[in-house]
Amino acid sequence: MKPVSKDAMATIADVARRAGTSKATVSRVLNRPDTVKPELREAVERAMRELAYVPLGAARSLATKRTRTIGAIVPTVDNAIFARFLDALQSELSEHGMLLLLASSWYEPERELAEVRALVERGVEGIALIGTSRDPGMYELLRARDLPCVLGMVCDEALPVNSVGWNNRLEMRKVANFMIDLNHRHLAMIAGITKDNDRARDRVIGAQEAARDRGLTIDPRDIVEARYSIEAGRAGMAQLLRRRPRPTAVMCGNDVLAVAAVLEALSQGLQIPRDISITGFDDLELAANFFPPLTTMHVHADEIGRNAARLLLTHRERGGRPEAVYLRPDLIVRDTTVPPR
Amino acid sequence: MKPVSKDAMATIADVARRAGTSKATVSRVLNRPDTVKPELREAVERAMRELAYVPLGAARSLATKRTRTIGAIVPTVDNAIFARFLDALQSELSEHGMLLLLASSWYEPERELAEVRALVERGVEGIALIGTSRDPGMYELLRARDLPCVLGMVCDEALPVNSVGWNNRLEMRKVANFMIDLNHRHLAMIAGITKDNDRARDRVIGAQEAARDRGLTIDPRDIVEARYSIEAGRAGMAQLLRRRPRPTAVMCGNDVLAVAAVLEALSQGLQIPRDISITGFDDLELAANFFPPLTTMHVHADEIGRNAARLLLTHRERGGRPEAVYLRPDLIVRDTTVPPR
DNA sequence: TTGAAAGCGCTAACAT
DNA sequence: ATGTTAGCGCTTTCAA
Repeated sequence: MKPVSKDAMATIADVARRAGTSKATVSRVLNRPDTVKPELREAVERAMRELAYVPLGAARSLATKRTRTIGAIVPTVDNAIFARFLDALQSELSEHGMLLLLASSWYEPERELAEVRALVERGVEGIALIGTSRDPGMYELLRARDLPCVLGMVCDEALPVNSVGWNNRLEMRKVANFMIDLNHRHLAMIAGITKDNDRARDRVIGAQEAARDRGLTIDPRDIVEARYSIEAGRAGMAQLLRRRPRPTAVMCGNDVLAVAAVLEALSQGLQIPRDISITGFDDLELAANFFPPLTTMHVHADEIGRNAARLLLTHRERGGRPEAVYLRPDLIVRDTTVPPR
Repeated sequence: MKPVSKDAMATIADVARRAGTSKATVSRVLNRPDTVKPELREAVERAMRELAYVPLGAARSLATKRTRTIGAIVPTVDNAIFARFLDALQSELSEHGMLLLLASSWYEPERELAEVRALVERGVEGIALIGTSRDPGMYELLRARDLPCVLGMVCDEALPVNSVGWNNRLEMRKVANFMIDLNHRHLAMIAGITKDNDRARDRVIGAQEAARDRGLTIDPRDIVEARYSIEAGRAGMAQLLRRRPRPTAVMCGNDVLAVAAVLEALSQGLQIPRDISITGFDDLELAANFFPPLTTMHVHADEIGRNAARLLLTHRERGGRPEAVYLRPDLIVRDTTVPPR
């Protein structure tokens, strides 16, 4: 089979001619094969094969007003939690014959908006985003186009769009309460960068609330922000370790930061959890298998991806009413948390 | 702005009417604004704004025969090295106004083929894949449609399509030679699953070749295969640690496995590198910041992503001749490798 | 610089 | 069960 010049590709008309039938019938064997008499259908299928015919998506979309495409924008693919979300989302969509158009926001709302526009122009039939940090005008834009939207990693009834995840503030309160129940009084935190990141911000607020409710306060100097990288996490931990007195418990914004905190502590000759307790968030595969295994909040990232797909695909049948699906994270207590000495 | 029923969306004709001009002119302000007299153009732009007009991608594609979309299929997004590749690929495409259609193969050639078909039907203008493990018929299929294709993480002039990466066999030889130079004689390996994975297989072969060239052999019992997960890697390491005599050097198929190997060794009370030397492959961010820091092969994953985009976008200008871009990995010697005791 | 009109390849009434 | 035909919304000659 020789390379075919783009504009010489077989069309439905070519197939029809070759099979000695009409375009309509060819279209039928493509879309509802059962409505075509077997022998004719086979003739058409043979013609398709011989011509290496592939229907043109654009023409199909134009005629049906469907693109069978969903868009997703994550802060970055290079974060295991978003990667799992995407894998699940894409798998689920694939099973429904939908394709995934992917973009990254790099934690910048303007960039996210630009990518959303690009996706809308390509006619995506739904959009998956992460969290809530964005201009609310975005929802208006999507509503104006009547586009289903789902936010992952958050859950809030008050949102004008679907959400699937949890309440970061509340879940982080649980983590902090756990530390306090363990008798820790000097709490510290390595948070993600809170600017333009609702999840990171809500986790800080949750920790502070829990502390306050128990008559404690977290010294602002005991809260450092770090990019979600091992390197930044280690630097943040190093900073906390310089504090005097030293915090006895460090709650991290996610597992990457927690792993970094442990590594930094170990490399400074400290023992974990003896010298300091550490928690993560997400429960990446590494957390369970780390040494020592990490106490962390398990979030059901793939469930979230699957639910996001489902919400997008069923949005209209559900009358366009946004749903808030709560997938309760579970605090997994492992070996990085003990009472302070 | 109230939700608009899908079929009530403004078209180019609506805009033309409202601006008191023709569809052709509206199309011009969309595509070559400079060819339209300023006042008319502004009138058109105002009309577009007032109608919240967004051009319909499908109609555009049908008329221009361009979708401005590239497809990519990776084994799984949930592997940091592919995630980085995708982030870079997508960023680069985005800068050229192209969108990324993403799918996963889950290391299954049949699944990859199915996804490629889906992508082709959507009219992608190019496809990025990982490695070479697939039915060569796939290349024929792409050639028949005259679709640019690039393979990431491999580099081979003999391939009928573009490739950007390195030669896994050769690079793994370097790793093995490094171990041998260190005086290790009892080499072992935790490889990725080699079935349907050329990179994993080539790395095993490379290690074996290097050993043979130096008068050594790697006992088959010293080569275990493991999924690219911490858990599987730890199990693989546990198995190697049961061998008597114990290997003094363990080369891992990637960093995930290497980190797992270190964790397993540590959890068994061994010291790394004193008791056993370990190498990884990829140089994930974790490798450099691990404790102890990991000796590994640094691969330029984001360079690969960017180059893949470039190769796809310039394929035709280059006359459709496949290019093999070699991005030499660098062996980064850190603290997990010392001479045997 | 602008407009009229002919497609692009497919689907979906509608008719047979 | 099959065929005819009129669009879908845009771009692109070609004329004016």
